[in-house]
Amino acid sequence: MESSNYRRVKQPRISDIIMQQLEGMILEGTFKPGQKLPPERELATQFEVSRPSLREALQKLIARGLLYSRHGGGTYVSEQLGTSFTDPLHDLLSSHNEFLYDQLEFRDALEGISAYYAALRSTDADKETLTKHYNNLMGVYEKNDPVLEAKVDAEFHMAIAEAAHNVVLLHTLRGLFNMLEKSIVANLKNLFERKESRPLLLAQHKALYEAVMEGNPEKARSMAHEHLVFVEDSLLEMSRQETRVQRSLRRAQTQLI
Amino acid sequence: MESSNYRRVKQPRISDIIMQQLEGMILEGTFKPGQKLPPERELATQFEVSRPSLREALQKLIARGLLYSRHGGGTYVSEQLGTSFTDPLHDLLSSHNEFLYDQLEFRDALEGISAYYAALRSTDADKETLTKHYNNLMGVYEKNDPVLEAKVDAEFHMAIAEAAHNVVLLHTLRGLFNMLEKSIVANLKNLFERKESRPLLLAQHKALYEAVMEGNPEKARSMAHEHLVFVEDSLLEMSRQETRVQRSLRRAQTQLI
DNA sequence: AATACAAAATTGGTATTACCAATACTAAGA
DNA sequence: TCTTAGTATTGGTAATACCAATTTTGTATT
Repeated sequence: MESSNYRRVKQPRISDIIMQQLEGMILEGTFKPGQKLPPERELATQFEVSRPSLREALQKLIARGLLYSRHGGGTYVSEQLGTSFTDPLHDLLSSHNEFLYDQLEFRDALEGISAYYAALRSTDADKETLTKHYNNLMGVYEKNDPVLEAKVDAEFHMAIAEAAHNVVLLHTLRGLFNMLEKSIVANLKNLFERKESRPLLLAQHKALYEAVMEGNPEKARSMAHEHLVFVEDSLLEMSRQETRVQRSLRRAQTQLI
Repeated sequence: MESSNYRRVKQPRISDIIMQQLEGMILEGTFKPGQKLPPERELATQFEVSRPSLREALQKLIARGLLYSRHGGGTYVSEQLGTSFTDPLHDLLSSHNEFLYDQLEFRDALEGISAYYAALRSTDADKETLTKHYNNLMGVYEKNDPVLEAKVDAEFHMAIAEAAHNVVLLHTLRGLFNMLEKSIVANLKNLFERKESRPLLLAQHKALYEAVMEGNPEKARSMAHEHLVFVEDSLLEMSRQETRVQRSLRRAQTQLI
């Protein structure tokens, strides 16, 4: 009776509240892109609402492209939740390799910031998951599986980004990774990872990891920078060689015609 | 491999079909802006679907801003149609003011990088347009037009971003500005720009401008940082006051009941 | 032991029904 | 005529059942 006085102004729809909560969880990383959500019935009981109301919230998010669902399969968070996927420039950039250097430079800057704040703000839980990903990465170095290695490598860097506790930074970096994944870099990286440079990479990752763990922001930033500069240089060098190969191939082909 | 899935039957959700039908009727003029729609129960029988399904469709349209509803009053067609352009992530972040600080912090970092590279790489043409925008800004300081001032201010910062010659950075910063424009900051900024802090802002802009013009990247970065820290602090302080005001208003209202 | 196929469990999609809550409307009383 | 109480309308929420697509599991056959 008295508690009803609490908020007479405007009672929002419960489906909108749920939607906002889910939005927040997605932004914070509780539900990551590509991840499967709990079944509707479970979510409904978890939020203490009816399934129709929960569904209204889900449908809104689906309509806005944040989620998608397969009939008997489950509901998932959209994979490409990077920077605004409806944005034409985004597609453009990932298909135009002439902006590759811009992407790498930008990633360098962002990872520096990311490492800096991660060293400054990471909680014990953050450090735990970071350690997990780090050990994961060290483990894969033994095996000769470049694809898996690239995946684990990316996860390690994203774990640092999560520990930085800035959702805008996190999502931008995630989008950048997706962009880079689509470009030729992905292929080059696979070749590159197996070279004699691997001990160097290992040392760089180690230094970055330790700087974050011991909470040294300046060191973390410079370690990230050092690592990225090395990666960029190597990739760009390979890219140049690649274009050289393609050019010679083109020459050969034109002669065939 | 993914695209082949698209050709499968995959019968669409009934709520999506209804949504499209309603959308069409609105566009076609069967339901005009401001007009009241038939009650949900009636619409449901008319479309020969259940009310939950009909509601899912309505909620999606409400979420997209085409409709709005009053609890016992009915559902109406939105008066101002024509935008319909929605950028998921941006809407998301700009509607969640709890991530405002993340946005500002991120902008701080990006503008620092932007100023750094602008000082390093700006061509004569860049410097010319930058000077134009700078003079523009100085000119508007005289008049008391906060809206125009905010516009010119943003253009000045974007000119620096363009001079940095990194399209990814440029694009991200542009998106960030759009995001911030939508949030409460926009209103606060208008108030804020007319205060006694204006001489300080003027000096900061001047320092930033000069650092870029004389090609001093480190100084440019720190000037940008100094400026942004000041802006952030002021805005957040005003934001806190704003919430304080809202809180007291809520208290006053609850006592009225 | 491995594969293939069918049954069962899981999970999203739809429908029915009932009830609550806020608004609009109507009629009775001052 | 104005106010007010009551009623009807209408959107919001809930509970439940059943259908349909997918995934998992188990069994049988090779």
